[in-house]
Amino acid sequence: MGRSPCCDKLGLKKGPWTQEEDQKLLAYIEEHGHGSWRSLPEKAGLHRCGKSCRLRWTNYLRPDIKRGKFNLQEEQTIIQLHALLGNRWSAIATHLPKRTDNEIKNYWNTHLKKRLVKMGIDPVTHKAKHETHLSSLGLTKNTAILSHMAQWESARLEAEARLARESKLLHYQTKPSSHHHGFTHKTSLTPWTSKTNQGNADQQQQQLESSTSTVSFSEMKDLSAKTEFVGSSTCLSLIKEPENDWFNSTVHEFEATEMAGGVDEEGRSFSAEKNETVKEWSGGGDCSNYYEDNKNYLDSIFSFIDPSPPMF
DNA sequence: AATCTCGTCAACCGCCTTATC
DNA sequence: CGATAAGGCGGTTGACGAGAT
Repeated sequence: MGRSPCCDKLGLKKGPWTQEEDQKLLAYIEEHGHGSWRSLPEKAGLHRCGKSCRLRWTNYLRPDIKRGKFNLQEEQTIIQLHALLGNRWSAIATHLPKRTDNEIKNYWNTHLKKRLVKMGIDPVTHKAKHETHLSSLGLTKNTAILSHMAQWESARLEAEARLARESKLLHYQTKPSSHHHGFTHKTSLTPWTSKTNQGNADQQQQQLESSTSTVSFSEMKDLSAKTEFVGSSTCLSLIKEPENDWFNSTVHEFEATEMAGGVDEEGRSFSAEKNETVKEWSGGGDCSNYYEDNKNYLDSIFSFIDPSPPMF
């Protein structure tokens, strides 16, 4: 409870990291893993708080970080995911391997948000500001459907988190040196529920990603064009996996309930709060039918928020 | 050349959740 | 079961550089 007092200690350095500090941190983690961030600085010979070390590692020094400009695909993914998830940067980051939540957040705030504003789109709601004009194009309805999708995505992420927690109970090894150089994976977990996902083994990571998070939104777009789009395609892939019994039951809960509570009168989605997500889904039975009916929607929403060149 | 303005992004802050005792 | 520690997240800040004046 309460915030960590570690940074309040006097004599701890703040501000930009020097090369020497980076080297110390890297060397220590490569040899020992990070283990407890709290005790790491002292062991590594750094006059920093553990929090600062963790941040430096996760946002900068981690070996799997891709730096530099975001490509168009990444930009689109961010915009689309933001429309679905809002400012859940860590959740968005799980869909962009090698990008950190901090980097995505910065990029959103400095680039993408401004673009949307220029396009006349509210970057918070992803609604066009001139609703009357857009309603004639059917986009108000689309916004409502988008909200439903947001619920699906939130529910899916929640489910992933639960899967991770269960997996962790079975497989988690606390010994940091058992990981690859103490490397901390950011898994494809929802951030607001599973905040301690460190130490997942690579295999587990692959299982998670392969079963739940591998379908990109561009792929979803393709799916919507070519086949019946069935909500979160990743949710369906999980249904087919017999080992995910708990998830099957979760999905069946979805399917057994009604879709009444998805979107409020203004087209906003209800929040998918932790542990309430599934219960809040009380709407329209089979999600596949729902999305099948609206399979053209994705095309419109993707083209709606596509950063097409002339707009910039 | 000096100053100002603006954009970028690394890092910090404060709050929340989870784990542990 | 409550208190505390630790980790994680999102919001915000501020240093820095580039371009404009």
